[in-house]
Amino acid sequence: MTQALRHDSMRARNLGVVLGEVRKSGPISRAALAEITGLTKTTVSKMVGDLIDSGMVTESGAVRDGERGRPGTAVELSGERVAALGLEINVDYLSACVVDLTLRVRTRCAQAVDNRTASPVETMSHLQELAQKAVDEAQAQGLFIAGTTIAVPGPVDGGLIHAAPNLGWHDVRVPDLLDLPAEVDNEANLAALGELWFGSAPEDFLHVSGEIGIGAGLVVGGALFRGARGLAGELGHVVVTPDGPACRCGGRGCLEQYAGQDALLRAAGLAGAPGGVPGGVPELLERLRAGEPRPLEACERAGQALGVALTSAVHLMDPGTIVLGGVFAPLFEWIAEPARRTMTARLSTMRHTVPELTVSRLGGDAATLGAAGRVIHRVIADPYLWRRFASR
Amino acid sequence: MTQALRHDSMRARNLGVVLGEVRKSGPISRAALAEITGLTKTTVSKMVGDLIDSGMVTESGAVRDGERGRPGTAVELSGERVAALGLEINVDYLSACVVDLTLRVRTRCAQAVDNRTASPVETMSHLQELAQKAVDEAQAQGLFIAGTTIAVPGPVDGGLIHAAPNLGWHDVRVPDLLDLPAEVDNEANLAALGELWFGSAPEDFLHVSGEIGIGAGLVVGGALFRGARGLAGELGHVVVTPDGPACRCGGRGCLEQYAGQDALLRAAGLAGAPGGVPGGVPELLERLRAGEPRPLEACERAGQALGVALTSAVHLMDPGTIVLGGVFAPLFEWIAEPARRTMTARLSTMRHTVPELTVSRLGGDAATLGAAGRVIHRVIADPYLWRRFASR
DNA sequence: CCGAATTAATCCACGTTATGGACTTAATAT
DNA sequence: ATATTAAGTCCATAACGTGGATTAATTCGG
Repeated sequence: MTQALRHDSMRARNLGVVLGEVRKSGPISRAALAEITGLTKTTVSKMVGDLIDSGMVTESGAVRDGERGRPGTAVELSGERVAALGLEINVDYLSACVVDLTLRVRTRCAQAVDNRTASPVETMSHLQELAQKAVDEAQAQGLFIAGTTIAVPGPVDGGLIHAAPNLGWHDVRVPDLLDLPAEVDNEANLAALGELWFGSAPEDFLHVSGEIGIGAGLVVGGALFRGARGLAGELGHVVVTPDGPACRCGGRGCLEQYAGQDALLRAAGLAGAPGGVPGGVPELLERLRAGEPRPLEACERAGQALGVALTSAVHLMDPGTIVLGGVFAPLFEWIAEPARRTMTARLSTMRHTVPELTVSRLGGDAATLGAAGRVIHRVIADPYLWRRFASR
Repeated sequence: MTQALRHDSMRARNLGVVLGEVRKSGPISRAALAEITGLTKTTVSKMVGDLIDSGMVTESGAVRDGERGRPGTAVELSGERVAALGLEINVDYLSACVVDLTLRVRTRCAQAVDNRTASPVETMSHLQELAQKAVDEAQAQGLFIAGTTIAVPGPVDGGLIHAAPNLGWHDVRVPDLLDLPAEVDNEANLAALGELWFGSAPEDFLHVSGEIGIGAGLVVGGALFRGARGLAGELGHVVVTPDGPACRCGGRGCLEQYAGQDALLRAAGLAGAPGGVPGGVPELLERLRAGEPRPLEACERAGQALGVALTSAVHLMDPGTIVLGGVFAPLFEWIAEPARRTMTARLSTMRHTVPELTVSRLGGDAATLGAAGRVIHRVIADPYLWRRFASR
């Protein structure tokens, strides 16, 4: 239910509105902010003053909006004080990054670890080291870490990972294993948000994360759609052929059995081992470029299967556009065309526009960036909460 | 973007919060309202006074919350003043209803019209008559009609019906053909909302409307999910078998080809004609009850296909529960079991709870009721807007 | 080169809204 | 009958945004 407002919550919201507008409209004068938000110049001035005091905003030169008259002093987000830590646990690596309020990446580090063989405790201890390194570097730059988010490959329910089949984790309460207050979210969700904030994607899109599994994150009106229990977006298990090959999810003919990384490599005649040998995808790319028929055929079929699953997804969720990320990003050239063809054949009669298929520009970094970005966006939405911590 | 708040909008929101709580928590004292909303008793008292003045709330007897002390005077929604008109255009009938602020149905009328053979203008002129009758009756009861919504079978984009294949309508701007300010929305969407508000469904569910076509409306946290362009929920065209029979949507093997009303009747050996002969479903019910093997087999197959499509829907949208409405309501007994079996087999490994399948308790009335309910819920969310019109 | 016009930002008195403690009212318990 | 408890109202106060006046910094026209 919507919460009742009091004077302080009104102020908090308005502060968020003003800061959000500063973020959106770049360097902008107080007068223009007043115009856009509908608040008076007086109110905006006071708020901008507070935001400057708390180190979230700085003045930067002058702007001339009209032709005549006194020019305004522009204000913009300051990246010098508030920052966020994004962490990612994936099947074969860990990564961390620190992002400032302007969404500039200030620190970034990664480490190859096989988390399938390591225990959750071991993995988390590696992650702790990586996080500490990133935090130290950030503090050396004078940054204050407002919060941390961890991306994990699997459905998350309030910090608890009930089952992450690709990691082999069961009932792990991730934040408890880290010496840092942190929140946890699904890798596919955060990758979608990463694409939204760092990849200049539109306001409405479906981001497809092709990894060992295939996940998807739907963004509508700039907000992530999570479903009733936060488990939405499991594109990998959408039914492509009801009596197709058995899937580890218990179903048959799921998309993952046609376009998942393992299935794709196997169909291409590479790496029969589950999980794929290291270098599987680079090898596949090489053979595709060399024009070998079997890999080409494998991509064609995977693309068609993806097209079928996306057709169902479009009918059900009506995304604006579709962004292919993860391993589908390097494979875009070979996968997108058959997928697009399949979708167009099946959708064009009912809709006058079939969602466009585009490539992710972030690839594998999307989730880590999204994790940090989520914290930043929360601070911007409610700067009142953070003003004490951020101020010098 | 979220809007900046001023004193008046703060008051408007709080008034809505209080009224919403009155709706939700039935007869309730001012003190309890203050407790729940977090506002002070003073503020709540003033607001309740305003709401009583505008005829939206009445005092009703006393309530004793604790054991000792002065009992509170209960306030609850008043159904005596504010009401809403819901209209529905469907393939073979028109209907109208007037609902008051307490969601009690005050007037209800319907008319059988074959809208496939009638032109949009003819249909709308019939609807105008029906609406006028309902409005007159409501005014005779002293009710004030706060607004009108029209339910139509087909995707709607801001009042414009681009193409409603089941009606044979193209580019019809529905509100322009009615002598009444009204909004238009998709029948499947409004049926889902009707189920939410009138059928005591939970806060999260997917409502499946089995008519000639199969639509679905997803409700998450009490709000309808519409997708980027408002076209979400086309369950009927989710792919069940990629190389199945051709569908009028241009695809192949869509759910509608297995579980749509026409396909179902045909498979049961009834009514080869598209659209079904009148009495098709009652006849089918009779034969099912008689235990005829071919209709039973048809329902079994339709249920399995529905289960496959719902499996994809659950993976993508993660609904809490699933409500079967429209023709699936009377057929529930024969369709639900195979659908449930199929879903459980495919979903239970990945999720520890498979969404429950339940019957709609409203059947065909859901959309008309939802149309009226939408207006009521808007008034309750923002009573400030309506206080002048409603007040004595 | 200087005054008029124009726009930005700040200042200050004011109106609106919610607050919180005091007070009144109405019930139960002792 | 008196104390206790809780509901509802009253009133002075605080928080916040408003809007007009003022000051500041430009450009334009003569």
